[in-house]
Amino acid sequence: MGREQSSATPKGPRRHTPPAEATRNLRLAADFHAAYPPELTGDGVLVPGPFGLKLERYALQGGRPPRSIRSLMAHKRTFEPGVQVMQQGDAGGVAYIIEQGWTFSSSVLRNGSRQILDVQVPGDVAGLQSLPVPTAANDVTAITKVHAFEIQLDAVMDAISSDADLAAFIFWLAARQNDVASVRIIDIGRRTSVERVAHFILELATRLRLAGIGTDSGFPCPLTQYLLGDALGLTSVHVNRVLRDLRTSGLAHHQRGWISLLNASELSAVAGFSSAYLRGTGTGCTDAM
Amino acid sequence: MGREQSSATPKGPRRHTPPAEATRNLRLAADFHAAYPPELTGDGVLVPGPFGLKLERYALQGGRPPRSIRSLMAHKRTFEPGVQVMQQGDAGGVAYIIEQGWTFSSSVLRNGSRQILDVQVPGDVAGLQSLPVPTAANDVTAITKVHAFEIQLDAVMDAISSDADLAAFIFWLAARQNDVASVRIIDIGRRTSVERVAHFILELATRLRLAGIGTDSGFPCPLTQYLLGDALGLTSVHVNRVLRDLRTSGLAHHQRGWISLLNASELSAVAGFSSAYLRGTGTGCTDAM
DNA sequence: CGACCTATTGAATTCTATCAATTCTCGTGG
DNA sequence: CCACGAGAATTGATAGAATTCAATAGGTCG
Repeated sequence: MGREQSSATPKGPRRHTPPAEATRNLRLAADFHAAYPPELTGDGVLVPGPFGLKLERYALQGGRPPRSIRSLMAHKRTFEPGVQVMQQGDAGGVAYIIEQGWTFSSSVLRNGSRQILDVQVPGDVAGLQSLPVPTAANDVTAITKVHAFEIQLDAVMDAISSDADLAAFIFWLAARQNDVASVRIIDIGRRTSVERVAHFILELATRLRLAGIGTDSGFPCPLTQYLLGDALGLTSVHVNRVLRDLRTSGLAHHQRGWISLLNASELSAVAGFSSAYLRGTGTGCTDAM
Repeated sequence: MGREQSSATPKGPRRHTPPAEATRNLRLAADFHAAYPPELTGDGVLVPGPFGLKLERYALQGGRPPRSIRSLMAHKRTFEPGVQVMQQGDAGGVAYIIEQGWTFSSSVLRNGSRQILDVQVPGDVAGLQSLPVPTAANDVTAITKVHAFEIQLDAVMDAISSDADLAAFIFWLAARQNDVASVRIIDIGRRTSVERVAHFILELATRLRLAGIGTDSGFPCPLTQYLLGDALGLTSVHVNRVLRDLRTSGLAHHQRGWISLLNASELSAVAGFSSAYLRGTGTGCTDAM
């Protein structure tokens, strides 16, 4: 019966038609980011804050930190929760270094379903792939209140022409981002829903730790079950199911904008998680063989 | 019943356990690429062949073609079908500009299932995200016999230091690749199997046309149904069904390494396909709203 | 009067249940 | 490697109740 349905001309949206979800209001506390300290400046680093930590990590891995990066971080902007930072089709040539708060990049399909491509946490760059093109490739939306540095393509090109280290760093950033996208493809393509959610939780935990946020036992997470579903190619209902399973089996707990890692090692085992791909240092973008 | 099964500690691989698929031999003709002409050099461009066409397109979109690119394309290599060009965990710092033939990048999970992250056709760069890191992030395998230029990180860094245009071009390449990855995430996350296959076929058709390969009515495609499944997060069995549906509804036909576009406009409608994301020029990475 | 705490209320989110169907698994043959 | 069929199961669609949250109004105490 089901086979017959998979005709080449689907009679109607058989899969995912949540037109309301895509436009649902985000009602998260405007000062969500108050949950963690804004300034985590290392000593003697080029840039303060979570992006500075990323730069530091890059340097520790043998990259030469670009001296001109500071000059790019001049124009600070703030976005309220739910605001479209960037929209598909907008003029490109812009990106944002997230300093505080969370954003996500996404695309909406004809039938109204939405796919979240990536989530940006402090220290991440939103819209990096829209920087070198005339029109933005996808939407970027603020989940919480967001503080970010606006980066203009012109300025980047100017800086690159006299600072090859900056070019190398941006290339590294883009490659890291591609690793994250690769893992998302693997998640959605070849992992069960439980593995997928578990893996995503651990990815977030690791990325936030690298930004100086959260502890071994948990981290702040403003993602609703709707957003989690849209990020993982699941429905919010199924995310709810999976989250309940993780909770009852004592692995993780999602509650009021906070994810508790109750049993991180078991969770990693379930997810087949290895943090290597996030550090840009290890054995690849999936679990070790 | 199904609900109870989705426990946090799956009793066994409930989904996708094709250990044989990952290591299945590729039996494609070694001279597959003979199907299309090797040399498609434009006049007066910096570089001959499909990669030159990509460079040309970059220039047409306002990018300044890097003069130093030619010096990077010195070391030509050949790979036989099925050969691992690059393996997860290998030393990084290398990438390949594909001149002839097809490759794919992939990752293998614990349970033996494999996810293909992207397919590289002539003019594409394989392993770009492994170039700026010490260890390769994923596997790259030759599908057909492949001729490629081996690019070393050292040479790239040297060239960048005196040619900012090259840095900008590489950044553009990485961003384009990210767009393709984004579309794959959308495919697998939010499209039905039919939409997914149809979209992938059209993506391949467009990418190949941009490389000077194929016509409006079809293109060479050495991907087996196993490979298609691994690329699209489906099983080969299901790909077979979908392909049959597309065939019987007169939209596309896959046969002996060749895909015929029987009704491209209807196929595009089914897939919700827009080629904008591949040209780096348009309105984004999904269908227009 | 102002600061602070306590109901109230409406909306957004979470949670649960039931049914449907897309997709997977297994098996067999070409 | 392709093709096809039968049965199983993960996941989606839909609907409704329970819960949490944010904002507001009202009341108490200093």
